[in-house]
Amino acid sequence: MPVERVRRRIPEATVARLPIYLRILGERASEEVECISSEGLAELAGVNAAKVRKDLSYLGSYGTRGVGYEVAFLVYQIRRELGLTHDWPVVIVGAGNLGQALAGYNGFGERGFPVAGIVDIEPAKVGSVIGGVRVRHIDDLPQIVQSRRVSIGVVATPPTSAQDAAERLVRAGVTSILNFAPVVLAVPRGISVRKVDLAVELQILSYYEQRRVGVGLQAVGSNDSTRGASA
Amino acid sequence: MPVERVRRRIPEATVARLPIYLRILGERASEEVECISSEGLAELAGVNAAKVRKDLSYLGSYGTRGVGYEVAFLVYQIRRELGLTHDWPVVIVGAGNLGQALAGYNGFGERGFPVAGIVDIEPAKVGSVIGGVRVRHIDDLPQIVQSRRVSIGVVATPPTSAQDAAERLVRAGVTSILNFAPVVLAVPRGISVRKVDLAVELQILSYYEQRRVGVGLQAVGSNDSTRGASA
DNA sequence: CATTGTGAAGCGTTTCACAGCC
DNA sequence: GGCTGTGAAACGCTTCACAATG
Repeated sequence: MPVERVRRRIPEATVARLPIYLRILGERASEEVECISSEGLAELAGVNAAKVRKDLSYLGSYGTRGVGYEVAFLVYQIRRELGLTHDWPVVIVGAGNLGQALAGYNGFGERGFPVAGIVDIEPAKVGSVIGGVRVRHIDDLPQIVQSRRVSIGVVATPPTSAQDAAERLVRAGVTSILNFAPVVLAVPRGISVRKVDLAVELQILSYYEQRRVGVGLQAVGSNDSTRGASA
Repeated sequence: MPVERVRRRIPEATVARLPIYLRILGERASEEVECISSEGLAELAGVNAAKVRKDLSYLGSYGTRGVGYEVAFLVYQIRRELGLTHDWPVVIVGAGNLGQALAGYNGFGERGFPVAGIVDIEPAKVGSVIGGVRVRHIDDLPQIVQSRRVSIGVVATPPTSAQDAAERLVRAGVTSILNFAPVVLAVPRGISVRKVDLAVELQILSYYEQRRVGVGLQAVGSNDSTRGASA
């Protein structure tokens, strides 16, 4: 009889780093590297080795003491933990500048997030083809979400339409949203939202840039990916 | 004689939220609202009121007990703290899909980050005009950075060129980088880097999406902007 | 008397340091 | 001997709770 799989709770901070490790491990794997130490992975990920070990320990004890981690196996485990064993089709709302760039960005599909559809409220935008996907009207959203079993939506509308876009996505059955509009979305409990706000990122840089005058600082914010060397 | 301004150290987490408050306050101001309570601001920002108060307290004691905060004054203080009293011209490296979308995105300039230039290594891309800016060759980077006093660079290249782009930016004199390439950049100490990685965001959503099966969860990751109501 | 400003408690994350193991 | 896995300490952020106050 199969052992009951106990779903470990993984800290948010760790969840946010697993994709980084995964990408690096994938690169290593394609260079035929079979084994990697926490130190090696940490170096490439721009974090410290203890953090890597603690992060990976939440997945289970998959390393070998005195040796390191088997790359291929770790890739498999991280993918499984992140739910990347199957594709997650996404639907993009907003076929403006950004929506088009996102739809045309192959990295999406390559990483397991094929664009199932892109919609816009503007009839003039409907019909054109971007990255192999035809722009459809936003009223078709429920149909796209249901037929393609989409659970992740991307909001790439102007700020004034973002809340409406989010509500339409939720009504259509989407349960996770990636929001590019500079707006705080109000969504029902149980819906996951992550946001990417370019202006916010620049303003954070501005803060550290401003402080720079006088004495240099070393690193910058949560988002940290700073590291010595180079240039 | 002027009092020596003591530069308070503001926690990173707070710095990351100030831009959100700023945007909301700006919206309120344009709706002629003159005063706002921590509760009101918290509601709109999707955080709790104690957090707003603590965040704002790092700027100084600018509220009025029993009343709230004067919107215009708070806008001024946050802008000053974030170094947004003047523009920060940015230079974009990479005139592909994303670079073009960024250059064509007016929100940049509107928020005080005018695009001083966009460069590409590909001679074929040089010369075309995007968002009113002509694409120039990457060799012109030092000249653009110096003449326009650029201190923030945006990396919008394919992953394989991102490290090179970062090094060129640093050599040209840029001290802050916003990185859109799915790569951990190695930069010298003292250079600020923030990254925006779409695939990572989607993979994080995938994790919570996967866990959803069975029992619903409420919120999602660091990036939190989840809130009750609507739909 | 509503609302700010803030010590102090609570909590999640990072880092240390070393026992455990190959 | 080298590297993992992990308790425990250190740290930073969030939240509480209430005194201070216009």
